[in-house]
Amino acid sequence: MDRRQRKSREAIFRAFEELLKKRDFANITVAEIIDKADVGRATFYAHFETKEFLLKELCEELFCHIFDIEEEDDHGHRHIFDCEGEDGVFLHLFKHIEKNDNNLLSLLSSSNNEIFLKFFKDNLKKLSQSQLDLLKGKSVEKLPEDFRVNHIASVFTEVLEWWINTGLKESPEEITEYFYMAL
Amino acid sequence: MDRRQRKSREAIFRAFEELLKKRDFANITVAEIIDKADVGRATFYAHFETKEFLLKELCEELFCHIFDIEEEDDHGHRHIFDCEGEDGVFLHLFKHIEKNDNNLLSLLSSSNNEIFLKFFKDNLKKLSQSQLDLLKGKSVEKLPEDFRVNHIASVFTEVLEWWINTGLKESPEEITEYFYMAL
DNA sequence: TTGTTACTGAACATCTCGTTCGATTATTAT
DNA sequence: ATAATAATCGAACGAGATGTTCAGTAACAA
Repeated sequence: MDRRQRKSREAIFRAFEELLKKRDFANITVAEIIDKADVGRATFYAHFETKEFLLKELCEELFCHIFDIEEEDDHGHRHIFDCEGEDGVFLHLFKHIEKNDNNLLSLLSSSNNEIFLKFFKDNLKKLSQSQLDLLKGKSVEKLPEDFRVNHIASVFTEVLEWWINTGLKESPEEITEYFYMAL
Repeated sequence: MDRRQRKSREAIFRAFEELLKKRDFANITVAEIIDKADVGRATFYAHFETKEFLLKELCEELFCHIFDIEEEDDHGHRHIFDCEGEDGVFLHLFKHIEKNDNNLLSLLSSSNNEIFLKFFKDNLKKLSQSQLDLLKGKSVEKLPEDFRVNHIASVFTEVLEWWINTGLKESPEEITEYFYMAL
């Protein structure tokens, strides 16, 4: 990809993120984005069909980094699903978020949190599939599998939202414990 | 209130509801609403500041009916909180929804379901406060009260969403049981 | 260097919004 | 019934945002 393309694309993404932290998506105009990104109007539309597509691509970029690849270095990829630590995947997620990796915390704390929480939850469902063991011994264990998968993703999202809204008062370890207790 | 006012207001509400069943809120224009409602543009703006306020008022009307008053007749009001039946309030809600009272099921099934689910959840929190006993004996019982209140409302909303998305295959009694098991 | 590709910046037609105003119609009070 | 009041109509308007176009300029890759 042409360096110019990369730079424009990144500039638009970063400008858009900054705006999303402070303003409602619905009220953000293309004019503001290109102004902050310092690119021409035609350039914006050369990269993204509309504001909505830009949002979609931003989300994909964001959650691709969070969910698909934990860390990327010369030695290869470590997939989050392979998380070998005794801690489990969910603690890992809470930690990532607390550190504001990829600006995720900022976005989840903004007035646009619903948009990102929804995207988050959708991505979590794939992960939840592999974590059904967490429901062993709970009454919900008897319910249909798609219900259980949805349940894990929902409770995680709900706990995450509560954690953020109440000001991240608990440590990642504590909030993970809350999550397990709420399941 | 002037009969003309009532008629215009109702016409706008009903037209808006019909549109909300089929189209995304963001894409619905004022022109379409007044066209379907058959009222003048100026009339619309005499009643509602913007499309967003119309939505807000529609939601309030909707959930006022659902949550505040169960049935309204000459003999007085029965408040949903006073629901004395052995069944409990939540079964009651599921039944209401299944019957599509106040068009709620249609709206919760549309592409705008997020909007209404959010509003639903917010209203549920007030109700959940009085239903904390449901968590007796569960591990979540030890967690902070605002967490528990939020938990009940969240799980209900999540189960409701799942129920609707999977085509209302369970009876209200069954889905209530699911809800209790998921708590 | 040369050909290609991307960006610029301004102009544009189009759409939607929210407001205004004079004329008309329905409601209410006398 | 009549007069005063209030709501609606319909058309028009300016403002602001959208997405497109195009000729000129700059960056890239061969």
